[in-house]
Amino acid sequence: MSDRVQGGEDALPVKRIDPAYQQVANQLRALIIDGNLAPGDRLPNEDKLCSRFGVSRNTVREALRILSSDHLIYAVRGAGGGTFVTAPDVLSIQERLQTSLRLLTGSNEIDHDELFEARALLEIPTVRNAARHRTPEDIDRLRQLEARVQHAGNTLERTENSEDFHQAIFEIAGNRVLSIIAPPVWAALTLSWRDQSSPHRWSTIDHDHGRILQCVEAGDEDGAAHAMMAHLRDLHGISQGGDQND
Amino acid sequence: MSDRVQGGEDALPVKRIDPAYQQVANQLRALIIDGNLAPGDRLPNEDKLCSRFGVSRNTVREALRILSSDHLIYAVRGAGGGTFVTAPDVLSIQERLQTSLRLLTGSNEIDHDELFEARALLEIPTVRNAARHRTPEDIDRLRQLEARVQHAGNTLERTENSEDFHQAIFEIAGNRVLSIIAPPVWAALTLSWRDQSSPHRWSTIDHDHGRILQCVEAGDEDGAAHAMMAHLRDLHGISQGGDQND
DNA sequence: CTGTATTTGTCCGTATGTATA
DNA sequence: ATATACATACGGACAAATACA
Repeated sequence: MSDRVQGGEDALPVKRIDPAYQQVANQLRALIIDGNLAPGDRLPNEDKLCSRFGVSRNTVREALRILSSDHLIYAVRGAGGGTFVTAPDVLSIQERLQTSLRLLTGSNEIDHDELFEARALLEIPTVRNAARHRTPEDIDRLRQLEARVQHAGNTLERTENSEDFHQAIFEIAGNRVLSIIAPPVWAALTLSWRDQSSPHRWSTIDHDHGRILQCVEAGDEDGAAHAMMAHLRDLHGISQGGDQND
Repeated sequence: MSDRVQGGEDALPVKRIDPAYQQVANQLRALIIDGNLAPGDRLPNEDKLCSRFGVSRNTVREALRILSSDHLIYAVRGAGGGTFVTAPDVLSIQERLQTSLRLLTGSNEIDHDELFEARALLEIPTVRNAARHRTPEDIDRLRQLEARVQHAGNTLERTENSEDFHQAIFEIAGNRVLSIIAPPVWAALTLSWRDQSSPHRWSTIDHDHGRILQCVEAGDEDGAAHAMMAHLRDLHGISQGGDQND
């Protein structure tokens, strides 16, 4: 997918030569993604990979580093150890997306407004679904998280707990794709907003959380949506969200 | 973020020892993400990194492979070459997100309905914004893309051109965050839907595209939203989208 | 055009740490 | 406790690519 030929004027239909370690990594990656190697499967040990591919141990190891950095494999030392295919895990996916968005904001390829709009777009329909799907247990959980935000000692804790509150709403809404995508957007947003320098007025935020919880508990979709929109504006210092359809 | 201590029962506050190559990679990664090393900057050559970190060249190289797999650096051989910090590029970010979502669908951690809902959530407000922001040039572009879909020779080409049509709508709407996130969701969706086996009825799709274009040109947000919703249902074989608020 | 210096790419051999049997 | 299997780490060497005088 990434190795399409550059469409220049006199582009010959050839691919640029990849280093050996890259080719080894590509082949193994394809095996994993296509399912020929399933999660938990063990790869041949490094010596065998050397002879199979006809490269040195060093080259094989560099290829394995690429795959382990992609969280496709992990290594276990010792007898009976080896290199295994990992089950895909959500946390590492989020971390990588977060890193990417962070770099894009750093180089001004995406800006604050786009991130805010994206967050609102993800979070407002989600809180509607949460208001529709909530169970009494869900409400209990939200109440506990709300309390933890209020009783947190310092700003860092409050921020983390607040993110847990929002994450819980995603989980209640029940869409795991959105649950995965949203937190990296938040993280990039808080980064792009450090020049704002407005110290959080936590009383406002606590009030917002309370109102959101109230609407979700009551099953009031419209109310929850408005409460969430107001909360996001409070969080990110937007006075008028001109483009938002709430 | 990933190196929090596991909260077991008798967990001592210690971190598991990372391999040397991992520590080197972590340090260099932090330097890049925090901006101490900006895109285009050149890292010290491998020998210098060896002496700085006090490890062998092999270890340094494995660390560099990790970072290059994250698309944070790239290597150039020869005199005046070296290892450089890359400018973040959107395509590689999308590819990685796509791989992740693909693996998650493959292991049934996310399902078709969640992907469909996510796509609708991203694409319906987007087409509204496109209907609001469109210029005459935008309409020309959409018309050309629509024609390319219709005149494509085979299914593969039609599919690719159709994705270009949708991508153009995102670009007209003007939110680059959403433009980045949406295509990987599409890709995972088409994968999770291969059992559907319904050969695309392209006439329906052409008709949908035409209606969307018409509404966007007229600036009819509601019409565009409904047309998009109907189109997505046609594409992914959903008869009743119970949870969607269109 | 030719050599020379610089830098990554590749390979080999060996030693060490770690976990299983 | 000993042997075995495996990843990890080291050091040295040469090859290949590129820039520059």
